[in-house]
Order: sequence, then structure tokens, then C-alpha cells
Amino acid sequence: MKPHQLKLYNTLSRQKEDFAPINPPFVGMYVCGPTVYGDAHLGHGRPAVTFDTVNRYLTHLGYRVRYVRNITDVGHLQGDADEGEDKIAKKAKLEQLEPMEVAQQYTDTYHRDMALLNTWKPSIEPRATGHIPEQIALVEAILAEGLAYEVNGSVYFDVLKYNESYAYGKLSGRVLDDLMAGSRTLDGQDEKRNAADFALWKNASPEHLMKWDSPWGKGFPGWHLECTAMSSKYLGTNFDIHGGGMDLLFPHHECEIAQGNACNHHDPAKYWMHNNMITINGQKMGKSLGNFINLQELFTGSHKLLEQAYSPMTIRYFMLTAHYRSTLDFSNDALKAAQKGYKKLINGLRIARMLEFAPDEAVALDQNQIQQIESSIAAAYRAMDDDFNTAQAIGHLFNLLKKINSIFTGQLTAAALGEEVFAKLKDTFITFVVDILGLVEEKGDTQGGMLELLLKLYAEAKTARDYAKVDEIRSGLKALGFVVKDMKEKIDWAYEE
RNA sequence: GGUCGCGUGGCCGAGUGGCUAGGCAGAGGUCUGCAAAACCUCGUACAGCGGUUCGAAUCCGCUCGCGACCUCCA
Repeated sequence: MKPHQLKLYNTLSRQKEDFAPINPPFVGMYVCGPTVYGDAHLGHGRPAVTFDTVNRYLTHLGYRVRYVRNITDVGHLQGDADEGEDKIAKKAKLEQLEPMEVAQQYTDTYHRDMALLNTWKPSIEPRATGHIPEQIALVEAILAEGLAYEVNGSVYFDVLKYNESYAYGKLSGRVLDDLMAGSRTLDGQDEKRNAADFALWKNASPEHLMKWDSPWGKGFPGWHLECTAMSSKYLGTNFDIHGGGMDLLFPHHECEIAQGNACNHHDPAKYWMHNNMITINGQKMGKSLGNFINLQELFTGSHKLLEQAYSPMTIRYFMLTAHYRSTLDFSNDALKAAQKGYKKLINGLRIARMLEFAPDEAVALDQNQIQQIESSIAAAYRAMDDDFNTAQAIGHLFNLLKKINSIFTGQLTAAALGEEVFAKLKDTFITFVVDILGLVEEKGDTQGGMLELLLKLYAEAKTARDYAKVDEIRSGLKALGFVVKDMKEKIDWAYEE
């Protein structure tokens, strides 16, 4: 493989940088996972697909990726000032379950949905509740550095003191003075010395369900701490890529940087990557707006905003047709177009796999075609090397697909490309679709050899000029979602688009 | 209010100084018993106004519109 200079956009520097792992060929990547108190929704799908693709491409380039994605099963409070219940406890009461039953249930459905989206499992998937001692140790370390203080069994990070030696706000581009001035005064914040301080450990009220013993009494960890604890445990205190949604940029990731520096005197991660948000019909997806669409609702078409069901692969394809740093708008029109595009691509995958090279001395090499194919292949890689531009890469794949279809229908002969270019065309297309983009045939429902049998009968009826029978078979198959491809030299089928 | 981002042809969506993005929809054609699939051809797109430049969708300024974060959310 030719050398690649992968570039990725680093939120920390606000520009694209050459990717250079700390310890090649190893790459450590930490991505913020879900808080498991409800079904996985579109907002969980996007980062999962984004960083799955990063994982896949890095792996394709030969890196050995350790991908860590956490499960947050501690129900953090809605805010520091909130004296009420956390999200998991609330759900647990509602459903009359143990908090850990809630966490287990939604961890399971999350896994199911992520598998449907064909995302690779993380190398390590640590749970917050499994790392309470590590989190307590971090709090102690930050206290020892003099960058935190205890009040009434709670421990807060001293942002002002930290900012004397480090730059708080450098990731999100915030200025501490502005933060102080702009922050609202919330009830119950009197424990904190400054509004910008954040909780490392919270004292638990007696009715609080999920709590642990600590040097400061019974309590639970602050909501930024688990990621610092788990990333440093499994990837070290200085790893390559930290990913997550843009909404986590502030305060979550800013606080992770602060915690990392407070403990280790250096940043936790070299590159920070953030996927952009999803909108529904141009509007922000928000719990309060009633337009949260669960992945299962999308797959079954059961949400009131949806006109039909959209398969997991359609969703994955749709997400990949936009760059991960752009907002992506979900609408029925866009999804229907994506469904057709996906099927066109996946029908091409079937074709590509069937193609075999047939030497033909009588056919001269077609340099024009060869040049077009070589150039599309190079462009597809260039797109991926440029901050994982899957949208652009897919555009080039469609150009390759035209060549593949042309060979299949006989409008272009493989011999005209030469064996080497032909193999490169076939391999590149299949590798990109299956390995890099993670798009697979999902129907798989071709009824064993029955489809082939019906096509054989179709061909026989056609030879016998029994057009009534021909039409019957054709419309019958169409009703089942298969299209008969009746070509000059042969007959095949495709998934109906 | 503070910080940041966006506005591309009927729709979605790449592109960030000169080089065809692509998909969907639409029109014409090849093929076909007729179709479908596939392939070929077809769109004088870059919110508006000014500026920089030989040249701008791409850089700068202003205006209008939309959004994100600052508060739980991916």
C-alpha cells in the first residue's frame, strides 16, 4: 500500500493536523459512550458510526487500534445544583427496578442497536461503576495537588486556582472571566467557591440510590471524572485520540483536560475529535422538543415523524454521506434518497464479487478507462486521508461502481483494463464498502437457491416466448423486493431500490 | 448577552482561490417482446451587497437568515 498522510481536524488546535500516533503502530482512542437510562437514539448513532469509521480506517491503514468506549451507569445529577434524583434512579423508580437493572437493560439495547449499525465493538468497554476506586484515587490526587477542596462531604475542582498554572477553556475556546460573568447563579451552589468550579465527588443524600463509601463519606463521583479514570487506566495518561459529540466539548471535555493536567501535568489526549449534531427536519433534536427519535423507532418506522421504516444500513449510509463535522438533517426525503443510494451501492457489491477477469488477446487496453479508474481510486483514498471525508469517498465509489456495472453488462470488458487494474478496481470497491465504510448486504434473504431457480424458470419461459409467465415471475419477484435484471447476455437480480 | 459555526442547483450533500463531486428526483437516448436494471447525455448552483485578485462558491467587510454551546442531552 502506498504511504498515506492522514490528516485529522484537532479541536484543540482548530485545524487539520498530520496524524502521528504517539507509539506507532499503536493508536489509543477513547470515545465517550452513553449514559444508559433510555433507548439509544439518533444522537448515539452518529458518534458510534463516526468513530467506528475512524477505527476501521485506522485499522485498514495498518494501525493497531485500542478503542475504549465507556458505559456510564452512574446516574449523575442533572446539574451540580440539583438536589433531586439522578437519571438512572428516576428511571428505576418509574419502572420499579434496581438502578443496575436499568443500566443493564439499556446497555443491552445499546449493544443491540450498535450491532445493527454494524459498528465494531470497542476493544474495552469499561463501566463507571466498576471504576469507583480509581475515581476516588483521582480525587485524592487532585486534592493533593491543591487543586480541589472539600465541603460537606463533596469535593470540587478549583478552576480558578487551576487556571493560574494551566489554561482552563483552551479546548472550547472559552475565557474564564467570561464564564464567571456569564454563569447563572443557581440555588445550592454556595458550596462552591466559584461558579466555574465543578464537582469531583458529590455527597449523597440518604435517599440517593447509587452511592459509595469514600474518604469524604457516602457519595458518588462527579460526571467528568469517570472518563479521566477509565481513559488513563486503559490508554495511559497520554493517548492519541479522544472523541465524542460536540455537545460534550464544554464542559465535559474541558473538565477532562483540567483533571488530566491536575493529576499528570500534561494533556490526556493528543487529538480531540468531535462529531457534529443531528437535526430533525431542520430542528435541533431535543428531549423537550419531542423529536427524539430512537434507533429502534427508525428501524421500524414507528415514530410519528417517520413515513416509513429505514433500515440500519440505510441510516449508516446516510450518516456517512455527510462529513462528521457537519450537522446532518434527518428528513423523510433525505432518508428515502439515502435508501436508494445504499441499495445501488450494495447491488454493486454483489456484482463486484461476481466479476472475474477474462483475458482476451483481441481486446486492446483502454487507457482512458484505466486512467479514470486509477484516478477515482486515488481520490477515494485522498478523501479518507483528509479528515475521514466519507461523503467525498462515497462520491468516488459511485464512479467506480459505474465501471463495475459496465463490465457486468458487457458495455466494458475487463480485458480492456488489464488484469492488474481490474483486480484493483474490484478489490478497492469491495474493501471500501465493506471494510472501511462498514456497509453490508442486510437483506440476505434470497431464500437459498430459490431465487436462482425462479430466474432459471424465467429464462426458460422467455426462450419459449411465454411472456405471460415471464411477467408473472417478474412481478412476483418485484413484490418480494427483487428486481429481475434482464440483460443482453444473461439474467440476474438486484435488490429493489 | 458571550463564544463558535452555517447558508451550495427541485431535494440531500461534498468542495474552501482557477481543475466533472456524488446521490435522489426530472428530461432524452442505448438495450428489451414490453418493461425494469445498467450504461450514455442533459442542470449556466453557490443567501444579499460591496471589496481584494488576472481569476472567488472558496479570502475580507457589511447586511439578512439559521443553528450550536454557555443548562441534562451524542
